[in-house]
Amino acid sequence: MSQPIKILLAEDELALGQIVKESLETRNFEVLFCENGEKAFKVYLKEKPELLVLDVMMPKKDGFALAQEIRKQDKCIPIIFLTAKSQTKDVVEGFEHGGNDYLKKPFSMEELIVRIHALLGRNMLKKAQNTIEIGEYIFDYTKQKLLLNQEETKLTHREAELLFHLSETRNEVLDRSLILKRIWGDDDFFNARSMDVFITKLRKKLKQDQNIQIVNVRGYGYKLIC
Amino acid sequence: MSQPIKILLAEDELALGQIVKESLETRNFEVLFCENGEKAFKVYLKEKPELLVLDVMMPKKDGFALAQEIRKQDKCIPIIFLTAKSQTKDVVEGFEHGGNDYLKKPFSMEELIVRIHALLGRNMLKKAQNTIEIGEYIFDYTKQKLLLNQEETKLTHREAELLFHLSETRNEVLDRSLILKRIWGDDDFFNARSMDVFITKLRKKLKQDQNIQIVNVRGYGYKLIC
DNA sequence: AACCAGTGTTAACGAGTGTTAACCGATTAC
DNA sequence: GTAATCGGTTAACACTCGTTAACACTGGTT
Repeated sequence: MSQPIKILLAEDELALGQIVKESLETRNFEVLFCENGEKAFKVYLKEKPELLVLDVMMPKKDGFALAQEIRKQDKCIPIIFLTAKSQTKDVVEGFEHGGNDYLKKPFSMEELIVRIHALLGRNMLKKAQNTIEIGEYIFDYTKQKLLLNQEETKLTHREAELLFHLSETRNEVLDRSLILKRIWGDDDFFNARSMDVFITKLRKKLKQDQNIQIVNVRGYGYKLIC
Repeated sequence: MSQPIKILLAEDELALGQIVKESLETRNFEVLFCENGEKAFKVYLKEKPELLVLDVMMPKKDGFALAQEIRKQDKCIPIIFLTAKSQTKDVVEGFEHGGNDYLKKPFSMEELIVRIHALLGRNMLKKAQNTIEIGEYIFDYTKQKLLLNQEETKLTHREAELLFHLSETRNEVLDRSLILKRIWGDDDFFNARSMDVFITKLRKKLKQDQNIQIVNVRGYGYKLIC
């Protein structure tokens, strides 16, 4: 497990900022929360975060000014602007390209997360968090957890092992006896039935994303599709 | 993109409904506006819209009942619920997953549009997968499914394998013994008869498009024409 | 020691899947 | 024309898998 991804959050409404910070932290991000643009710039220089979430309207230094300042240092860092409803799209337009995005307030955490994931890219996520994306879920093998939006589902050791093996051979058939030997140590009748029970359990825990399926291939094994 | 995206809007307050309808139409959506759940379901079946905006409180059939009915037909279609302020989040909670979202009244059109875009975007992405078109059907080999319009037919592993091989040599004769060796591993009398059974099964599952045919070439094999 | 929650195994029943058999019509060979 | 063969279809069957619940085991707590 390596370092979590650092996100710099600049937002002058403390209540909103706190909620966003906490939500992101449940997703294994490290959140640096600043209540104005000046502080945010200092923190940026010191901490070198990997993504910025900036409120446009802020005292001391607004989001755009801050973004321009930071762009001089780093041409690639992804920036997400938070804009008030009244601010039209045109205002933000000039900033839409080159790893930038924006969200109008009020926004759902869902939307923010989706955009963060999009900008960071899958590889980064995987590397930094030691997690595996399975459909809309994020599977943390070492923590034995499944994350979907705000919601966290615990997995038992056996469940996590099984899901790990399935996710490694995604969209391909994983041989029954191979799983049994790897996880249960032996391929006998009872272990086989036990595994079936765990397949059922995993299906239940993954059923909130309809696009994920654990498909049986009669006589051979299972494949995880998503 | 030629066709506008169809949105079904079910809302019993006519004044509100009209405003929403017009607003969405200015954004180039096609809006099917129904003033109660029963009508909405009929329109859904006939028009197959790509997204639903449902008021929760409605005469005849409320938004949740309607959603449940429609979910039986289509597991993926995004649904946005409109709830009165008094209805707490808990009420909607059970419906939050799987392409659902909700908006509290009063809401701004801005918010609705953002959510529509978010949900449509995700759905479109999911559709872009490695599938094979067979006539009017869409054949998903890894998911072992046939899609015709909204309707989904499950295939067994053998059925999917066989159809895959047939679709790869579309409009050409596929040799019997080749299929048998590839899928069954051996070309003997019993496997051959088993295959015939599967050809029958595939024909049944593909019969809704009259233009698709699995034709036998006596002594050689089969060809899929479409 | 008694209790408890969590985890994994076993049992039991039902549903799904693939094979085999049986019957029939169509085509081909003689 | 008759027999032989191939393929179409249906149903019976055996086997695998899905699911639920009861059970046993573990480690931690009081």
